[in-house]
Amino acid sequence: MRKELSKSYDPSAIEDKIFDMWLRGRYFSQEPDTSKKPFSIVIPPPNVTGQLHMGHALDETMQDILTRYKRMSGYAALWILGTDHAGIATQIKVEESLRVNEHITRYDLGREKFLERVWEWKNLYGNRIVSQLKKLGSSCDYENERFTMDEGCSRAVKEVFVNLYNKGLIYQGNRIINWCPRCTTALSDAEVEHKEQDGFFWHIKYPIEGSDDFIEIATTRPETMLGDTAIAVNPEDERYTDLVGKYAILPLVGRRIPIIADEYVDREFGTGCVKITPCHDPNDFEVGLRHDLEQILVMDENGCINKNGGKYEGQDRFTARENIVNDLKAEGLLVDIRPHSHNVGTCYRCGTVVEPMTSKQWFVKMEPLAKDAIRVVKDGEVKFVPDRFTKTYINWMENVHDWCISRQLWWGHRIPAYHCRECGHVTVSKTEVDRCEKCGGAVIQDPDVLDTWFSSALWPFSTLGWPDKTEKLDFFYPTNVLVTGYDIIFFWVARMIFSGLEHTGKPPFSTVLIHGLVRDKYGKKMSKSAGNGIDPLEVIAQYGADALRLTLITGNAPGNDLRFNMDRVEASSNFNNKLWNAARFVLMNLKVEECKLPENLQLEDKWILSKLNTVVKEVCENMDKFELGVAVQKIYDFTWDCFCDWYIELVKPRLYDSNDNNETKESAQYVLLYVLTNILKLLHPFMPFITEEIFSALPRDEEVIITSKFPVYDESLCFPEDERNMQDVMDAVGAVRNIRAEMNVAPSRKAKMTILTKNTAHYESGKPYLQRLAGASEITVIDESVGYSDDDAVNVVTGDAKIFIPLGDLIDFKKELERLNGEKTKLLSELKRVDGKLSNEKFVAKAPPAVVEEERAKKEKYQAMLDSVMQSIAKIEGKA
RNA sequence: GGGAGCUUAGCUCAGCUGGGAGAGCAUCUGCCUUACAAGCAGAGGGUCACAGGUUCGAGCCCUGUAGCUCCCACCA
Repeated sequence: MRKELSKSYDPSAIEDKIFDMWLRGRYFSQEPDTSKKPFSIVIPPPNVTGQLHMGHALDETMQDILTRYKRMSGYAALWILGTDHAGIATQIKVEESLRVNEHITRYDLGREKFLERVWEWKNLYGNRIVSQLKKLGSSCDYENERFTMDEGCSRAVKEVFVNLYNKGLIYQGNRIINWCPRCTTALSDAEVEHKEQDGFFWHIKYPIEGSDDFIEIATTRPETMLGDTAIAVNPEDERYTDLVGKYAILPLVGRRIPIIADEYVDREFGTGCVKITPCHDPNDFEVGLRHDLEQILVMDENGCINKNGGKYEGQDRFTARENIVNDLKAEGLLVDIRPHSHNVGTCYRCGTVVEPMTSKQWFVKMEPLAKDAIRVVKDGEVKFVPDRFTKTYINWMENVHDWCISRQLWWGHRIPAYHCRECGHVTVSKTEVDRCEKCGGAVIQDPDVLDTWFSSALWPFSTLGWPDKTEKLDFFYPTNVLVTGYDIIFFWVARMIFSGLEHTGKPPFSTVLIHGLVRDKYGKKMSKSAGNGIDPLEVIAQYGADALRLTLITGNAPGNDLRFNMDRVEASSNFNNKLWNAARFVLMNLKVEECKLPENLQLEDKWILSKLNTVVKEVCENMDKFELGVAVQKIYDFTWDCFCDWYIELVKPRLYDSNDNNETKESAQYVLLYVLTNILKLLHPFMPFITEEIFSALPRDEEVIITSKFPVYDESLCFPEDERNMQDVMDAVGAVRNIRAEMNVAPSRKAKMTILTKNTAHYESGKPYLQRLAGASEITVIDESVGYSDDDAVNVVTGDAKIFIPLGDLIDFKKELERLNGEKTKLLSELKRVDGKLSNEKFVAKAPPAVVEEERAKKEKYQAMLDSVMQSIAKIEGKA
């Protein structure tokens, strides 16, 4: 029983139903299947407490398109789904909820109880994002959903930590790190966002010991002076040579600090003298090591001055800054205040200004890992699309510092290191231990957790079962494509690459497909705080997931940012409607029960099949190049322009023939069904719902479109000659339409036409098109060799015909003259251009013969058209 | 300081290896033609940022300039 399509397309009525059907059919799950080639993608795991935003929508749509395309192309296609525990982000959320609802902090609950609460939170909200993915139509493997803190992933984390530790690639050290006083944790360099801020340069005089002189320094963070342990000048700087080796007295503190010489100091910048605060500046830290300077930490974990800051103890760093500046002023030591705009590091999660300070943390030694990670990209084992991101990646990797991986949080993978209470030895172990491996003393587990990105870095193999040697890992790893935004190349992509190489010996994927950011219609980044975000779920509710997906993919090249404008959703939605109605039309006229090609193909049949064939080829080529936007544009144009605007109109005379025995009536139905079916398949990866729905209403030999066979280019369906002939007829229709429109000839007013051509056959058979599409009444087709002329008719020359339209059928002679003169000007300039080329000896000699030949043909054509225009002008002028 | 990208129609953007400038939206004209007015037919609109160069031929390749974005970076 064939389904009927409702009069208008209502996505909300069908999308959930279809998604359920897919789930029930288990089309998304994919076990290893050695009869097929593997294709796998891991989803960039969304934050478990997050909500779907436009960035996700773009990212997931691209992955879904690739997955569906490969699934239809005969691959064992697996799109691995999962969520990320998102250490800081989630912990902040839960803490915030505790604060607002219960007025307590995590410390009130204690570690264990707090973690229980986070798990509760995770269980409550963890499914939200996954159900939102379903709304988009994402065909991931929902049956095997993973979580970065599930048992398997946790096992992988411990395995990796222990491996790296044993190889000496993870170490603990007291070094300068980025500290977020709001999140009270260390951050990696990647987690610090630098923002240009207006600040000041405070010029301060430090008295020189044993003299009345001063040495002047300039700083943007005066509060750090409490931790100064030296002043440095450049060794080449004659201005200060005398001072090197002497001591200065640190104002407000009274500490005696040496004046030293170090290459690091830039003579030209500021006063040429730098205060050295080893504990609160990465450069100063290095200088401090070189000169064996004392390290004085002056801030605590909340960004307040600690006991080393004397009378400023307990003051917030910015309050202390103010007070110190005032105190210096009072003592006459503040020489100058200059406005100065500089980059300030901020926490990527909460935006708080980050404090560089020394702290004992765990680090991953990057240099040995980076080497291979650079090599595989340089060698092309891992390709970035578009290619320009290769440079971004390599540049970062070549300059990467050691990765600070410990976080002073509770939510996350606890570091599997156990400190001995007796001898201080650190035991690192995959399994829990309670005794020191060295002295047998009692141990306590390191309180810190790992950076969230530490577990994300293992995602492509931890989700496939690693460290176990599973069948799944064996079949699907390495994965094929990783799709993500350029904003997390450093956080994630880079770390996955070196982790994959180090732990599995293989890069985790061969292609990194990069997309840009989704911006609002003014070009601003969509964000919650700016309130300019458009909720993808609302768009889906209003226009359907297919329209949203189409909007996100159309007209966007890989790596480029995308402006999201509701007008474009409207356009996508219109395309849905167009497709729906085309399908309705086909169904209304369909008597045949089978999707196959008929024997007796007419000119227009061959034309549309040949066009379709070309589109299939172009779509596959572009899909394989990850040019999804180009691919879908080709299908869109073919569907709307070729299929709807031409083919359907061309076959109407055949379909409406009252003689049911007419063979071409039936063959038209077959071709309509065949082309529509192929359009649906081509479109399915992009617009899965509407295509599945329409497909289910058609006579078909495959049950569902999601697992149907993707169209392939077929040499036997190439009809270049018929394509050209049909194009000629279409041009004739166009030319006549143009004249009629310009003349304001009422559509109801039909005109006689005489067509002079050497291809009488296809005009003879094309009569119905001209009648229907070009407003012709009677049509006479005459062979060119016979000849024809009519003084009472204008004529228009198209590709292979000269069409005469009686003057009497035109209304406005004056207008027609204007039009003809316009044509004349245009043709003359075209001819001039072509002549110029052809009379250029070098062009004729050096350009490829085909190009030259093309130009010659054009010249001939333009000349004929010009002659015709001139004749028509003469005739009309003769009449007037 | 280093690197990347962008500059094409009124707006938002495509334009793949160099061979007569495209789409969507907007505008104008005419159409309720029995799939679709969420539509059909037709039209207007561009020194492809600027200046050089390579080439028979440049939106595309090279050099430089300007404006706008973004990323990275330890000049306090």
